[in-house]
Amino acid sequence: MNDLFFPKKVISWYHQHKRELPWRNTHDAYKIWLSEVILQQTRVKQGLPYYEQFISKYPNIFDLANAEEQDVLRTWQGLGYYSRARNLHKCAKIICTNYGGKFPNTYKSILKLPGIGPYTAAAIASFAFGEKVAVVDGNVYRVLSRIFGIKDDIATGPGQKAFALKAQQLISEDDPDIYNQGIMEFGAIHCTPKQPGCMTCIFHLECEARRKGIQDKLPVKSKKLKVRKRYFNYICIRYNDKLLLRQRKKKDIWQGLYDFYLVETKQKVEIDDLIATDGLVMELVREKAMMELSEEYVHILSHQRIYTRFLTFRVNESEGYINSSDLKDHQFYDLNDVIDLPKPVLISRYLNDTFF
DNA sequence: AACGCGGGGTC
DNA sequence: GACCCAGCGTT
Repeated sequence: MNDLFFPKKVISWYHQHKRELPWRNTHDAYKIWLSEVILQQTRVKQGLPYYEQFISKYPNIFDLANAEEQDVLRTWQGLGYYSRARNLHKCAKIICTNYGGKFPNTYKSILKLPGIGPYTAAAIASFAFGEKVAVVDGNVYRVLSRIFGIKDDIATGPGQKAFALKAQQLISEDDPDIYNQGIMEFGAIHCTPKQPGCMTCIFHLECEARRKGIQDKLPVKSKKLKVRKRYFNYICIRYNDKLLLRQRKKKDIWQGLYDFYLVETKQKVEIDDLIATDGLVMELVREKAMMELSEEYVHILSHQRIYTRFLTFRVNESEGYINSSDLKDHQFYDLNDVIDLPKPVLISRYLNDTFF
């Protein structure tokens, strides 16, 4: 593949095949930034409604900065990787406080902001400010590795560096932004992971991977993630129309989101074992609080598989529980208010099945 | 360099 | 089940 023709062909393809997306055809750094953070490790189809919601609730960066983090997390609910939402909010505050609400306008300065790494900084710098800096995302790895037959391992630092170098070498002199959009769109729509459209591909003749028939071997990615199994026993305490919840603060999944009192065990346990293991459960049973046991919910994350039971107890008073040491950071919330709290999808599923 | 971090979709 | 998605921050 001749490096000179590559960006021209990409741009030409892009003009013919691009999707109309709400964050395109704008140079508004706020909208571009928001869309890029939402789309980190997220497909366009999944991110699109969230983008609309955010723009509608927070039309500009000051609205976002002035919002409560909890509301930002609630708007983000269901999108996953919640540190993105926390950093989004943090970043908005920094830009409003330190930059007067105006986005910094160079790759180097953008890269310093929280939640913005090499990919997002390059995307914002090129799309919003026309800087000639190449984006390297999953699409770019795939497209470049196949067309140019690059076999460096994208899971390693040196491998990523090699791709970044090649991408920067290829970027269009005149239209770096359109080229960046184009190569990603090409990867997303045409040069897909499974069953790429080689028969109708504009690089049919040049593509190294197609010539050798190794499309499904590229890009090379060595690491395989291991899935951890976890066993959650949620204790849902109900007092009239109130439920007892707490905000997750530890360094674990779902930081900042709300869930119930949790007893995590090494393996599946029977109720009797749970009573013996946990003081609060023992207490609740001893007080003959009414108990309901849910079916098992299996919640699948990319890196965890969580087997979950919910035990609901109806109690006759609240003071004793709020003051108990086990429930220090827990609080009763009216069912109507529970809706407004940011919650993991697992918790939302259970609530919808049981109370709503 | 290796790991942790969600949820949805595809094959 | 395995893999991927407009990756980033921490250790």
